[in-house]
Amino acid sequence: MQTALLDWFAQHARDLPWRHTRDPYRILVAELMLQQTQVVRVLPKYEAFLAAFPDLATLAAAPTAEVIRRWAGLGYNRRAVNLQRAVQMVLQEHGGVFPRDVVLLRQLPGVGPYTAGAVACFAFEQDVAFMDTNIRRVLLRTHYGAAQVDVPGERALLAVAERLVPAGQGWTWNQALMELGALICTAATPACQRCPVRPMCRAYGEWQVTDAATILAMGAPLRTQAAQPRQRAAERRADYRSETSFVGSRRWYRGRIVDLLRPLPPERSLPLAELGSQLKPDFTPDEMAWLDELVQGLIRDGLVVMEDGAVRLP
DNA sequence: AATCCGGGGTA
DNA sequence: TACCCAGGATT
Repeated sequence: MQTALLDWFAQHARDLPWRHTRDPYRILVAELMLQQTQVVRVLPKYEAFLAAFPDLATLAAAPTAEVIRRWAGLGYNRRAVNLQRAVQMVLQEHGGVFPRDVVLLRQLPGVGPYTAGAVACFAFEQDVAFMDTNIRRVLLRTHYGAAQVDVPGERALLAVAERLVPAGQGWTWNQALMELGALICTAATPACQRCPVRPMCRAYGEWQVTDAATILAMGAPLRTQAAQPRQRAAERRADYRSETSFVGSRRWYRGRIVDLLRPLPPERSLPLAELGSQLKPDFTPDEMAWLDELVQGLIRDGLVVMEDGAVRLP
C-alpha cells in the first residue's frame, strides 16, 4: 500500500502553499485555517494572512481585532483568537521557539490531537500518525470495508495509522493519505477507478461483490463504476441533522455581529441597542435579553469586548 | 457522548 | 434539501 500511494502522490499531488515550508508558524496557521474548512476556501486567505502577519512575533503583538478582520470569510472565528493566543504562548512560555513534542503542542489553545500531530509531522517531519476526516475515511475503507457495522473506535483506527507510517517518510505519507481522501477516496462518490490502492482496498472488493450480485439478480447491464456506499454512519458527524435554515440561527447571528463590528475604526464601539437594530430591522427592546446573551457568548470566546453597554472587537 | 462553533460549495 | 469540509472545547 505504501509504495502505490507514495508513487501516486508524487505524480498527482496538488501544489499547496503550506507544502513548501517547514516553518512551524506557517504550518500552524495553515492547520488552524484548515480545521473544518476546505482547502479551496483557505487558499486565497492563507497568503494574505501571512503577508499581514509574516512571523510569530508580529501576530502575537497585533491587535486581536486585526486578526479577526483578517480571518473574515473563514468561519469559526474562535480559531483566530486561538491562533493568536497560541503564538503568544509560544513566545512567552517557550521563548519564541515552537515546541516539537505533540504533548506540548497539544497544550496550545485550538490545538487538538489532529493539529498537534500535523505540526509535529509537517513542520518537524516526525513520523507520527494522526487522524483527520480524510485519513479516517481512507483507512476505514481500506482496512474495514464498506460495512457500516462493527466500525472501529478512534483508538483502533489510530493504531492502524501508526502501523502504516513508513520510517523516515512520515511527512510524505500523511500528506499522501490526506490527498487521496481529498481527491480520490471522497466521501460521496469515490473515484475507485483512479485509485492507486484499489487492489488492496477492502471496501472496493466488497463493492465489486455487491455490484456483481446486483447484476446477477437484476440482470442489470454492466456498469463502469462499482456500487457506491449509500450511507456511511461511522463517518457521519453528530450534528448534521436539522441544520436546515442556517440563516437566522444562533451561529448565523454570531457571525453577523462579528461582521458588523469588523469595519468599525479602531476603538470605535457600537451601543448594544444600535447593534440590535442593525442586526434585524424590526429589533425591539424586549429582544435585548436575547441580544445580550448572544454577545455574552462572543465575549466568552474572546471575539468581542463590551464597555459601557457598547461592543467592539478586542 | 453530545453540542456548539461559520460558511460556502455541491449533488 | 442534505451533505460535507486537514477539528477543538465544553459539558
